[in-house]
Amino acid sequence: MLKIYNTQTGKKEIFKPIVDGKVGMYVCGNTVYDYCHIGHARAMISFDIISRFIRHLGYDLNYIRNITDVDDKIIKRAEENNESTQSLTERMIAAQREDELRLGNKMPDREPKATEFMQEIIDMIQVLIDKDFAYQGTSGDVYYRTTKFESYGKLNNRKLDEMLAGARIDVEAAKEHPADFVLWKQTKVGEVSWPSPWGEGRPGWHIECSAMSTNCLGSHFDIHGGGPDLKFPHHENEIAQSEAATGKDYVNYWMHCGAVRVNNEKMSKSLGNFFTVRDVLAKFNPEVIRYLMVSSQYRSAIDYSDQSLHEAKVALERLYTSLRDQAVAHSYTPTVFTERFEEAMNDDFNTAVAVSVLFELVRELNKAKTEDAEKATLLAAELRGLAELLGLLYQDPEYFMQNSTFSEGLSDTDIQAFIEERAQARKDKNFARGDEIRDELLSQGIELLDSREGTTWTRS
RNA sequence: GGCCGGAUGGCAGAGUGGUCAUGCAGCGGACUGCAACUCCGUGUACGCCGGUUCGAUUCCGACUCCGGCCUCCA
Repeated sequence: MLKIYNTQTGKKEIFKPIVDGKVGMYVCGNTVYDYCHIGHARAMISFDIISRFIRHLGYDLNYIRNITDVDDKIIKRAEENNESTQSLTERMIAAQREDELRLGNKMPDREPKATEFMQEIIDMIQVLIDKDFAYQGTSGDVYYRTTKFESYGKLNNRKLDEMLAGARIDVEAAKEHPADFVLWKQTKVGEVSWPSPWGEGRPGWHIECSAMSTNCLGSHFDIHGGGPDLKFPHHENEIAQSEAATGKDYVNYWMHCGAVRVNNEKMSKSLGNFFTVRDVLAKFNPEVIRYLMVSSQYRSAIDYSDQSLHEAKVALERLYTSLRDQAVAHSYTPTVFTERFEEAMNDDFNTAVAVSVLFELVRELNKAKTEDAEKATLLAAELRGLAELLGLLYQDPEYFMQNSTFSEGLSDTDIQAFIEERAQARKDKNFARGDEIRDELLSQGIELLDSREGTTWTRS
């Protein structure tokens, strides 16, 4: 029985889809004006794993993740780069896709773009105006009338009048209430724009998600997810827009992943303390990043550092070591390991516990290697099967061990030459030379492992 | 100021009202030309103060500290 922590209620709740056997999930994707950073990776990987497990439970899942391809930051960046907004967003979408595939994600079923839903966005704004939930201000911009939506603030447990105390909300003369937010924005000459009943302009940030989610999944759907910083105001505003427009409940389960931190501070674009996925992939095998994400529960904050990446690499090597030169059965009967793995995942996708089950399975597998070869092949198959639900252990073990990190220096051929020279030396009982080669390679980050079958190596 | 999280062994990170997380590191042993891998064994861990209880790291309350959101941000 799957339990999901619902941000709105602050509790783990038993998951019950609206329609038996079917699940609709909408996740807020990225604004494509720059390369993905590790925080984006965390969100993308978290919901990828969530989607895998929901499917594993037998649900027919429809996983939608939008792309925000019209926005102030995009316009600004395109100007700086002296390129069109379309050229910028196309490049970034391609880059994001490339990063994500390297990280081992499966793509969502559909990735709607804001620019492809302009009519739906305009229609929804019109409905809000017709229902008196929106108005055109003196500036010409169209605003949402937050005071009209009685439960405004319910996702974040906030009240409109209390929010004013913060006084960080921008007070604009054109708005009736400081918390009112833009639905349709007038554009300046030369900026990308679309015609609308309120003049040439572009949509505000929040409305696109309301329009796309209700069009792709219906006005009421099961799961809506996103990063921790979207809880407010983005998701709060989505609720206000969608429920006012459709008159129905919007989402049953709100899910938010935890932040990625650097030096105990949130990694974010605005703080400028972010690392792009590409930066990290230049140094570490992509699965190392994935392991780092999976080794904590998706809601907890995780600390990003070279040390945490290195620890992830070492842990992953233990898993891969057990699969090295290990035959894998074509099929297997699930054991207690599968049972415990599923139990952990059913408990709000507790990947940290799920991973610990993998390690316990590996210990059993390592023992079976010398005691019961057939059992070992079955356990290896089970290990691969369970790891796949997390998107792990999909690489060839030998390849992973040799490429868990990337660095310049010795090539594979160089290393092979040293290994052959050492094999000859050892054959000649010249252990001194053999050890010399071992030490030399080690100083260059290459660790040798001897076994009856021969010598293998790992980058450390 | 408001709202929401968190504080676990040397580090990372789960979890539980009364036996075990897990990974790394450490220590002892087996294996090994050496080493590594692997296996076996091993650790007076649960921020502070009260309360409930036969018993609390786990439940309740106060406190301290840390983080997130309240402005664009996954």
